[in-house]
Amino acid sequence: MASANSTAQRVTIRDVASVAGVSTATVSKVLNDRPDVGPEVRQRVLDTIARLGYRPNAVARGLRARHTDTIAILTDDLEGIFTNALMRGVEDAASAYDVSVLLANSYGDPDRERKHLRRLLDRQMDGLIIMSGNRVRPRSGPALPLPATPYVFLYEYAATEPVPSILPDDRGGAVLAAQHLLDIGRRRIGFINGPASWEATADRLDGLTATLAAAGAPLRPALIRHAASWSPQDGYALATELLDAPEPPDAIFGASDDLATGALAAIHERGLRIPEDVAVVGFDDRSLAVHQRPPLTTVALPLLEMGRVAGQRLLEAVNGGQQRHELIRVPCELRVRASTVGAGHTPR
Amino acid sequence: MASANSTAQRVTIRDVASVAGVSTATVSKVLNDRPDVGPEVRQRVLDTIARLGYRPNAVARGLRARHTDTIAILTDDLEGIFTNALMRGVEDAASAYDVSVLLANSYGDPDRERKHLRRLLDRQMDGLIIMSGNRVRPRSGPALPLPATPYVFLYEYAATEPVPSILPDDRGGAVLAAQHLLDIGRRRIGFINGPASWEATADRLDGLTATLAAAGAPLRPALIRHAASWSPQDGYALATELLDAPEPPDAIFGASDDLATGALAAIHERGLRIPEDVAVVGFDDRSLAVHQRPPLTTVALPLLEMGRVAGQRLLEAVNGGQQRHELIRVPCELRVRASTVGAGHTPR
DNA sequence: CTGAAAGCGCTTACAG
DNA sequence: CTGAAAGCGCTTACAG
Repeated sequence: MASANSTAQRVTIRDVASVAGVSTATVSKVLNDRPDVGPEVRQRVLDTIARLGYRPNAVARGLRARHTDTIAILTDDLEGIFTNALMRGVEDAASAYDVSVLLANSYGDPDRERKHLRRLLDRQMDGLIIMSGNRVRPRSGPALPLPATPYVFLYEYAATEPVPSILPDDRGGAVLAAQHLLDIGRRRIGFINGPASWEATADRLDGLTATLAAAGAPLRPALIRHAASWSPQDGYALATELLDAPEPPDAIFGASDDLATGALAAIHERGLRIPEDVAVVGFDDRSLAVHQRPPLTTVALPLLEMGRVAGQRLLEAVNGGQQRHELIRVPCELRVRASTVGAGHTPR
Repeated sequence: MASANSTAQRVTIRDVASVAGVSTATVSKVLNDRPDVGPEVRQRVLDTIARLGYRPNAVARGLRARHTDTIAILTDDLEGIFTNALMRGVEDAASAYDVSVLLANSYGDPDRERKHLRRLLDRQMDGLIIMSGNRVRPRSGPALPLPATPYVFLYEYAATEPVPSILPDDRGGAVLAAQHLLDIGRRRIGFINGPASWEATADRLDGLTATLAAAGAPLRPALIRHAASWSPQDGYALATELLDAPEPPDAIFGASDDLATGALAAIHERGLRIPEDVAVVGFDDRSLAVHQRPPLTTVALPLLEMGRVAGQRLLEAVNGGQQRHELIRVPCELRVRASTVGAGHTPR
C-alpha cells in the first residue's frame, strides 16, 4: 500500500541538531530526558524543537529502541455486550502510559486469531490483551505461541497459561446483593438465575447461598429458578411463578438486569408495591437499569476497572515485571436505587 | 517504556539472505513480489524463509517505505450506542487490505482530540477516521491540522473540510417505512418522532411526509408527536395520546426502536391487535427489536456498511485517490417482521 | 537478473 | 558534558 503523505518535508532530528548547532545524539538525549546534557545546551535544543515544531518519528524510534509503545486488544466479539466498557478501561490505562491501542477482531475463529496474532507480532506490539466480549469462560492458549510478548486474558481465562486473567468477582457481587436484601429486612429471597451453562451462574448462586446461610435465613430451594436465557421475558415468566407460589418472596434477585426487569413487570402486574411488598435487585448495571420504574438496584459489573487492571498488568509486564498464572477477580459494586430502598412505587 | 521482549534472537532479512546465499536486496524483492528475480532464486529464497520461519519486521519496513499500513479510529465516545457496529465495519474493511486499526478515545474533548491526533501523527498513521458514536451532527475540523494525512468523518460531518463524511440515509429510511405502511394498506399513519435537536429527526419527518403526500395520503398534523427523549417511556406516553385521539391511527411509526417499543406496550394495553388494528414500525434495528412481541418491523441503520465505506474511502485516499468534500449517505434497509405483516397478535 | 551501497530517523554505547 | 560512529531491519535507486 503506497502512501500519499509527503507534501511538506518533515522536520527530523538532523534539522534540529544542525539548527541548534549540536549533534543528533545530544538532541536525542534532550528528547529522552537524559541527565548528561548541560543546562544551556538543553535549553537551546528545547527552543529549537519548539521553534521548528519538531516531533520525533515514533516508527524510527520504535525500530531502534525495540519497543513500539503499542499494545493490542484481540477480541472475539467487537459487538459483545460488554466489549466497549472493557475496551474503554484498557484505553484509559494505556493512555495514562502514553501507549497506543491496536484493535483486532477474531470473531472467535482460531484461524483469524492466528492471522491477527501473526500480524500483531510482525508489528512489534509490546503486549497483547486477549479478551472475550461475552462471558467468563475457559479457553486454550493463544492460537500462536507468544514466547517473547507479554499478554493477559480479559473476561476469559486459560488454565494452562502462565499469565494473569482478569475476571469479575461474580460471587462477591452476589454477596453484596444478598447482604443488602438482608439489611433491609428481607428473609424470603427469590432468585432468578441465568442459564446453567454460564460460569457466572454458579458463582452468583454460591455467593447468595453462603451469605443467606450465614445470616440464618437460608435460600429456599422452592424460591430458586434457572432461566433458559438472560431475557426480560424469562424473568417475567419465572417471577410470575415465584409470586404465585404458596409462600411468595419478599425480594427477587435477578442474575441480570434484564431478568430483574421482567420481574419488575410481573410484580407491577400483580398490583404489588416495589419495594414494600417485593424488593428487586438486578445484576450488571447496564444503562437500562436506571431507567426502570422504579430505578433498579443492581450489582455493577466492574468492566471499566477490569479493563484498566488488564492494561496496567500488561504494561507492568512490558516493563519487565514477572507474570504468572493467576485469576484476578475485580470486585463488583452495589448500586442502591429505589427498587429496594425508596419512596415506594405503586403500579402505573 | 522499556521492553522485555528479547528472549530468542529474531530472524532477520540478513539471516535469510546469508542462508539462501543471496543479497538482502534480493530477499526484499521476493518479499515484495517484484518481477525482477529469477524463478529458481525466488524459490530458494522462499524455501529459506519458510525454513527459518522468517517474518519481516513491520516497523523497519514502515520506516523505510514511509507507510505503516495502519489507520486510526478517533472516536468521541467509545461506549456510544452505535460505536461498536461502526468500528466493526471499519475493522472489516481494513482487515481486507491487511491494514491494522488503532483506537483512540477523545471523550468529545478537543484537548484530548488534539493530544491523540499528535500521537497518531507521530506514529505515522496512514490515515484517520474521525467518528461520533452518538449521532449525526456538524463539527469543526480536526483539532490539529492534518495537511499530509488523509482522513474521513464517520457518523458526523464538517462543513468546511475537503474530505468525505459517511452518514446514514435517514430520510431514505423513513421513505422505506412509509412505503411499507402504504403497501399494507395503512392510510392514517401516526408518527412519534425523536427530539427536535437531532438532525435525524428532521430528515425522517421529511422522508415520511414526502412519501405519504406523493401517495395521496398526507401525514395529518394531529398524528405527529415529538418525544422529549428516544425512550420507550416517551413512546408509550405519546402512543397513548395518539390512540386516544378521535381518529386514532392504523399504524404508528416510531423514530427509534425504543419509541416503537413503548407504542407496542400502549397498543397491547388497549387490547388492540398488532398489526391488524395498528401496525408498528421502528427505526435503528437494535437487537431488542427482534425480541419484541410481536417482533418489530424496523428500519435498519446501515452501521456496518457505513464503517466499511469509511474504511474503503480512507484506504483509497491513502493509496493516492483524490478526496473532496462530500456527504455520503448510506442506504438504510427495511426489516419486515410481524408488527406490520403477520399472524396477528393479541395482547398477552 | 543480482547485489553493493545508501538511507529511512532515530538511540546507544563509547571515546574524548 | 558532547559528538562520531554504528546500527535497528528493512527498501530503493542504481550499476553491472
